[in-house]
Amino acid sequence: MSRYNAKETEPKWQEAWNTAESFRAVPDDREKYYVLEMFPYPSGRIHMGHVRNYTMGDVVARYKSAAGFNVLHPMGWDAFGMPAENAAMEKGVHPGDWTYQNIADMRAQLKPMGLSIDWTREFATCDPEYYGQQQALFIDMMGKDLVYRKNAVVNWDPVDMTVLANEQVENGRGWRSGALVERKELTQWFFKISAFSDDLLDSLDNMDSWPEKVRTMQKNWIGKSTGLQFEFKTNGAPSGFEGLEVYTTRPDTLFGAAFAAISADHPLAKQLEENNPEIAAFNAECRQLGTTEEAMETAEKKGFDTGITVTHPFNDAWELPVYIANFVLMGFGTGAVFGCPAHDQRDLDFARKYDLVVTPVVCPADQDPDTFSIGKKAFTETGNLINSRFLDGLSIEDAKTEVIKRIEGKGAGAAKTQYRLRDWGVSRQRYWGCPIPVVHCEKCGVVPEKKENLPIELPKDVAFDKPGNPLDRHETWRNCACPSCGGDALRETDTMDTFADSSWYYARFTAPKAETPTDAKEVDYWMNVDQYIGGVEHAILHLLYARFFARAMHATGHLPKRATEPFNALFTQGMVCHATYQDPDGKWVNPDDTRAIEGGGFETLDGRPITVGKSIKMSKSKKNVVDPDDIIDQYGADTARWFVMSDSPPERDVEWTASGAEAAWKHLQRVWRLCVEVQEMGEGDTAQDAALEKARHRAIDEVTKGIEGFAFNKSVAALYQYTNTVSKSDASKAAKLVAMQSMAQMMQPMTPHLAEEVWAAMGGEGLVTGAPWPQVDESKLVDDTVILPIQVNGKRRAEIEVAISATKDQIEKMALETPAVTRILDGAAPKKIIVVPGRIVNVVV
RNA sequence: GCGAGCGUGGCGGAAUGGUAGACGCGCCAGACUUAAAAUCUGUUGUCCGUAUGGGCGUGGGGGUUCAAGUCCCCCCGCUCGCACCA
Repeated sequence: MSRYNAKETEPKWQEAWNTAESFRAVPDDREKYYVLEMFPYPSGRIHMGHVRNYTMGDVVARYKSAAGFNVLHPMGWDAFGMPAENAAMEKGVHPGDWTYQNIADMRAQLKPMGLSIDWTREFATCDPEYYGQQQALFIDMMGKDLVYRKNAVVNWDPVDMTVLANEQVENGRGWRSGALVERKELTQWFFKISAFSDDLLDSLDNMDSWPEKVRTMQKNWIGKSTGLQFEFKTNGAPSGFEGLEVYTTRPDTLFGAAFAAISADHPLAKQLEENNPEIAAFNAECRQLGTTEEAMETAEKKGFDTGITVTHPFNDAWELPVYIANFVLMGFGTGAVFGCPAHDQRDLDFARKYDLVVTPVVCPADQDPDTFSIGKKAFTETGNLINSRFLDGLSIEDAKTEVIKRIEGKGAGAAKTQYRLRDWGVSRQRYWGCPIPVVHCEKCGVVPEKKENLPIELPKDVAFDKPGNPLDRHETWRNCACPSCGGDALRETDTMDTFADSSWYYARFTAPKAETPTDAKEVDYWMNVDQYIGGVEHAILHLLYARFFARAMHATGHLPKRATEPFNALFTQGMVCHATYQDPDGKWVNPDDTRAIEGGGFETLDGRPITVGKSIKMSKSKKNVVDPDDIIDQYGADTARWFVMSDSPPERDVEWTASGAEAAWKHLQRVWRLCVEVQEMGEGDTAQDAALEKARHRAIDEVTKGIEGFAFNKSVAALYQYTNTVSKSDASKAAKLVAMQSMAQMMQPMTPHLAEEVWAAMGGEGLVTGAPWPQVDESKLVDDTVILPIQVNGKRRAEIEVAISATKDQIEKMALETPAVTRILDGAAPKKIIVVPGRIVNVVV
């Protein structure tokens, strides 16, 4: 009997799909379905994470296509970024050559996977045709005030020599380089993401098909808070600081105020340090702090009494001391607060240290206002106001309203909504990115390029022998004509953050060759992305930026209103993990350089024992990497695809094991053997046909539900079971042919090559790719009889087989006649009998 | 500290409040074989029992219910995200 030979079979069917243009997406009158996996960075090699990600998308795409949808399933490359420049510096290759070579390499690794991708739509973000349109978008966004330029303190990464967005700083370090980020003042380009703060926040509530986790993370990131901003009158402050603006979300606690505090970066603090070395030293200490997690956890609340005081807004005789405090951040609110120790833990810690008065102003319902006092824990829950003059007795909410009303009445301040979300700084002082399409003219100022001059292409002839941005040094590129007056001008040399590139590629896929960023007709047909799939690591950065861009593209007329939320459903898949291996010297060992020892365990190829560590995400540094190329070469793409869909639920991490891959391969072989057996069998007996037909419908039902519910592991389990059933069935050849045709159809999304081979062998017409999804006959899912478990007091004691049509009374009678039940009852009457038809019987004694 | 999620055999994991452990891996036994591989068949939560059978079992403790892995309360542990956000 011939073995299934994936190596020969897989390219054959890929060629057939190619010839048939099976995956070419063209608008027609069918309902469309747009499946997108987060496109890869062209590092040069695909890894198992890609295999899992793209297989999931492919299963959905192939299934939806079979289910009758017009499917769009494109692929491209997120191709700008630092690694290309690093390669240029290290190896002397041009970033463009390096990138396009990597793309070619990765495409060559991806294609053997047999993904149902419309490759005619492929593009890389570093193609001038793409980034030229991005420049057009930028110019349109300038026209709508969604881009602006300002002098700002920015996060400067001294290793990558570029600016980073807030989102790209993790624990005070650059997200790529890991270098400690410095603060630097530069003139920068910003996208006005804050213009949509509320919309970005509010619409999260309606995005039911996004993981709760991601929505929560975005909510926290946007960080909306409502409160009161008002001005204290100062006493003894330098001129120009007669007032001190503070922001609070708890205006109700104003009568519990014990002090005011400002950030070390507050203008007043900076002013004071000019003439006071002590303050200067304290401020310097504060600025150093707060970069790492541990530092913040352990950092003591510290303050410096400036000697200045502020007057309480509701009592001219009440003065509060003004401290510079290390826990007040310049980046939030006004960089100044009033401290209410009784109802804020930080303020309480601070007050205890500096021996400030702690007056409770909110009293819980179960406490006596006269004796209620605060110990080591601030009281942050609800209650009613005390010790607060005109607020006494009010609820927190009513007190807030009242304070805001009175402050507004005095003209001292107003209710205000604050966001944690900042505008997106997009200037990068790098070469390998999309050039910002503006020109600096002495006469006309900052002028956008004319659209007919787009794309502003990156110059090819650049050198990376010196640090910094080569565009700055490229005289002929820099010097240009002003688009407005035609005079001598200089080109902007900043390029855009590469996150901009990935913020609209999903829209570009709908018309990748259009002369404008999008084509109205195409974008109207294909948008939105119905199912987006990618890693949860993009929960904030990429997904928030993409949501912003969609809104900006709507504002500039490039996307319909409905596409402002571009991803209807988001699925975040787990990582691919592998056990880690260490040799006796503690060095990491690649799984390929080990072999299994009889009786368990592993050793190195030269016989030294291996310590097996826990399973973690595949990474080069831990050497626990399995190369998809090797797996495809050894077992074929279907095995790799089948394995990553088995066992683990898609949202969870999956552990790659050699035995698991082996098992996947064995199963595919078994399906093929079964197929050959059916081919070679005689006509057979039709007595068992009905049973097989039932099993077939049950399998269709389960596999379909598994795919629809993103539980591919359950679909796989159902297919295992179905294979067993078909294999053991004594049905006729005709019935088995039908059974195996359905097998091919159901396996097609996961293992398309084998499915084609089985389909062809079983006499299927044309390609199974594109064949309609098998339909479930609901009537075949129910049996004539059903096995009912009989419980006594909730414990299973027996089971009976009853007709599906049996009445409750009949079932009750049968249950009571069961030997196990009569034995336990011992002549007594049951207290109660619960019959759940088709499910269970419970006898209560 | 805040938020989210998770905790089920040796392992990955199933289970609309209704027979816990589907399916796979592994282990064990058997068939085929000179032998091995491959393949096929069967067993496999745990304890008592030759067995019919019974006890105990979903991190721990309470509760709701005829019935709880599932719902509610408290606790423990792990993972992820955010974090001095006023």
